Amino acid sequence: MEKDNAAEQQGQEQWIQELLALSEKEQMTPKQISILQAAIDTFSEKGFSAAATSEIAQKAGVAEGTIFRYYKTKKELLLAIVVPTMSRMIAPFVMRNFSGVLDVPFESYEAFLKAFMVNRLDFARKNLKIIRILIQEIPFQPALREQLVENILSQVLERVTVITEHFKEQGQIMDAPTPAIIRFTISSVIGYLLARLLLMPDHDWNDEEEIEQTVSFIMHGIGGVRTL
Amino acid sequence: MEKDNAAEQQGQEQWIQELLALSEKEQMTPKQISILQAAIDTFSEKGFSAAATSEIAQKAGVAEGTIFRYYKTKKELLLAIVVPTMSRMIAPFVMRNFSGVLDVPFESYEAFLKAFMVNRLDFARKNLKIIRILIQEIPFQPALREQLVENILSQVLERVTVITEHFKEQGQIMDAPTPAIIRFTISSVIGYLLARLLLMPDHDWNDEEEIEQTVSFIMHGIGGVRTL
Amino acid sequence: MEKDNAAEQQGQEQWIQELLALSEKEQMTPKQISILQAAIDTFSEKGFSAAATSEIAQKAGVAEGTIFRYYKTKKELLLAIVVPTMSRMIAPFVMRNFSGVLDVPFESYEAFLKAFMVNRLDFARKNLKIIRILIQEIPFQPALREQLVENILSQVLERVTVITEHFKEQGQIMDAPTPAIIRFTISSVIGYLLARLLLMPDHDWNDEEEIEQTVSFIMHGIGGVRTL
Amino acid sequence: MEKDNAAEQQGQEQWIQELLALSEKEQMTPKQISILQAAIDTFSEKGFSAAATSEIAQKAGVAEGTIFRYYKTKKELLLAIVVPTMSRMIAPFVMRNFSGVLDVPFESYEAFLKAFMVNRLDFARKNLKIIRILIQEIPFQPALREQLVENILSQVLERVTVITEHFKEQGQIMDAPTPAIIRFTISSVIGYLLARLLLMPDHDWNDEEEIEQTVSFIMHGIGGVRTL
DNA sequence: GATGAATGAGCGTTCATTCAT
DNA sequence: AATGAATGAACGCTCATTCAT
Repeated sequence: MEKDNAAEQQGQEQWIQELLALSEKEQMTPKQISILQAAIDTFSEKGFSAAATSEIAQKAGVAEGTIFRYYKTKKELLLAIVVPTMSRMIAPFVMRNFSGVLDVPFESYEAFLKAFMVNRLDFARKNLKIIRILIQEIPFQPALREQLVENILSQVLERVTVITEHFKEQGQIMDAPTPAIIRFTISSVIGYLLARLLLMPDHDWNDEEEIEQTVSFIMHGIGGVRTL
Repeated sequence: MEKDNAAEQQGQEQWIQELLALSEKEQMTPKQISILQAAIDTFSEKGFSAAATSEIAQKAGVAEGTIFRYYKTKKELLLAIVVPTMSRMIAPFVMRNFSGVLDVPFESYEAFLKAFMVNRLDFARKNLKIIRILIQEIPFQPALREQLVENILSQVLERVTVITEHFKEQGQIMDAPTPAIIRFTISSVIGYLLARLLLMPDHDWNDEEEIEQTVSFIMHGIGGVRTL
Repeated sequence: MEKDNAAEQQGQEQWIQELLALSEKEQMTPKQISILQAAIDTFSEKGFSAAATSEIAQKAGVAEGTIFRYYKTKKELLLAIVVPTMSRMIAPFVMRNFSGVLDVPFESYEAFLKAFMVNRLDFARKNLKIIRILIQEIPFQPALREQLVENILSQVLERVTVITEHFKEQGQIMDAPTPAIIRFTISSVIGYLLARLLLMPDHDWNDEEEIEQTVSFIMHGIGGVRTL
Repeated sequence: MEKDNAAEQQGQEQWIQELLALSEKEQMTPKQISILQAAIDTFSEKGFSAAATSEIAQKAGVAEGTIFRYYKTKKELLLAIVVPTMSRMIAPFVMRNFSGVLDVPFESYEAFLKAFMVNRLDFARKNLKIIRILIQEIPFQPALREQLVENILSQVLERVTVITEHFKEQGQIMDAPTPAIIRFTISSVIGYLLARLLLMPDHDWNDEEEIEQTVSFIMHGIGGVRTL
């Protein structure tokens, strides 16, 4: 038990820990940071198209021209906000496991799922506005779509496939088509995150319980108790 | 068997059948219809903010001013497109069962789920562009949010709660909190629809199989086979 | 005498008469005409780059947006002013002489030169501002340069070469290289026009006399009287 | 012969020698020189209005602010380039003949003209870009116009009048109005320079021959050989 | 002296909306 | 009813100039 927890904890550390990207932020001037912050606020409130650079400048407390010193165009400002976050969204999937041996540091799929949900909920909570912008703009920004499809999704899929098949071999996951399993799992996870953070953010959530419930649903469904 | 199918069919008919809204369309002039069609195309391609009324007019083959004869503002045009579709999205939930007795016309939750998914997939396919617009604009249009929360979600929730609890009582659904069950179910359903129609529309889908698979996951999860 | 004058007159009519381009102007709305007029004034006063579309709009008495209904960009407005004038500048050279026989309707090179100078002085006087704009912008507008070199200069050169060699054969012009003769002639003609209209427009000119003097210089130079 | 050449040479030395303006250049820092050079390039490429000081700074390899240490405004930078060149353009006319006696060091007008053209061709070749800028900006810079009219043209005219009348008295130039003679001569000279350097710089020119031809045209015109 | 970040007025251009026809 | 010319506010963006370092 102790050991398991420790292993899980460690796995979580290695695996799920986010890129802190502190180096980046440190290179930024205070002005640049406030521009980004103002842009995040404005884009997420009004949408990219309807957000005026003049409003961003005003919120950031800089002259309008200053924005364009840092970002050549409004679109470049959008990408500067959204692309790094896209990378950080999938950070847990790209972290290399340097310790070798086993690439999947969790004993059970349930433990993995739970840790993943907890971690991504935390991440999403902290990056809510940017995620909102991302969701809004992906359909209209080919650059983003490309980035998403080519760099993000492919990596995630590859990784998740490995994990899923690992647990399938162990018999923890049933023998159904991996893509369907993945889609179903991700739907459930994202469904929870969206309901939790975007649809009903003001509801009184008990995250621990809900996550456990969701993981349980994913594993065993909502069907009536099976009698032996 | 025959009987079952017939019942299901009938249930579907009664329950799931869409509002045809013919009355509305009949009152429209051809010009108005082509304006709406052009607006749907343009809004879904570029987003509401970035769509120019002049482009809509051009696509519709009318003068720029004509649009504003029918819809006082661009926003009104948006609502004219999106609000009726919102109603039709939940049509299956608001149809009253006039035949009395039983409000839930399906014998099993699985059958209900499957029928529901088939039906909504069809609906979503036919209204893809409008749904895209809807998803995009809900965050920015308070009028839409209100409509959604007050008229749509509440009705759906109420209805789905009744259904869910009906099957819970029957023992077809386990005794977990109804909201969690609903959220999980809807996540899985919508997750499939989104993947199917928006994320990977070009993938070669076998809808019947996938839907059955998804329903099975919802009911029994993805866990390994439990040995007795 | 009578005959000569008549011939000259006729030649002038056929040859030198300008394109009136009335049809074009008639198709223009009063607003478009005032935009063009205001643009001509502003471009010639401040130069193309330094001219603000807002000033043009104000001078024309229209809203700024109106300019862009007629001309998609500021540069298009420039070309709309300058390209037709370029064509009209060389109109005398492209008019075909359908009467056949002789392609050069003047008996003497001196008469031709004089008629040409009178005619082009009149044209330049009437189109002074546009010519100013043209001279200013040719170095910076590749579109103009191309038009000039490919459509204008080549036609003019070809024609002038024919004329020059015609009079050379007649012994009216000495046997020097045609390009040098042409360059020298054109320099003298344009030199007069520039001095007359741009450099010293306020000087009290006797055009008839000056033109005759200039033609005489071109033909016989400024050298002292040769004693036999 | 010897004497003649010597005299001519000396005359040329005295008369035509340019202001070297070394004193000015020596006072300049390397930075200032590179700013001027970059400004000349940029102004002549894009025109004064369309040239950005930031581009000049970049080409010069200095910070944007540095330009404004040396020249308070962009216009001042323009004048710093163009005004000294204006002076040097007319240097041949303002050199005082300190030796007294004869103010015109050439025996023949033709020799004078030829020497003048050779010399100014050389000057124009070396200062082509600046001359381009000068021609472009004179219409829009009242300061330049004034300078040109009051300091330059008047001096040149005065001097050229003296020279012309000197040769008129000698019978080398015919008895026509001096202004007309001057205008005609200058037109022909400048016409050659423009054709040579701006209109057809890539043509294969034999300068010596062309200049002699031009001088001959100026003196004797292009008329057919007069038989006695 | 030299820098370059910061400014903000002004630019060319777009577009939802109006209204005379 | 339908048009489309006209509007003008607002947009994204540029750039000459300033000034703290």
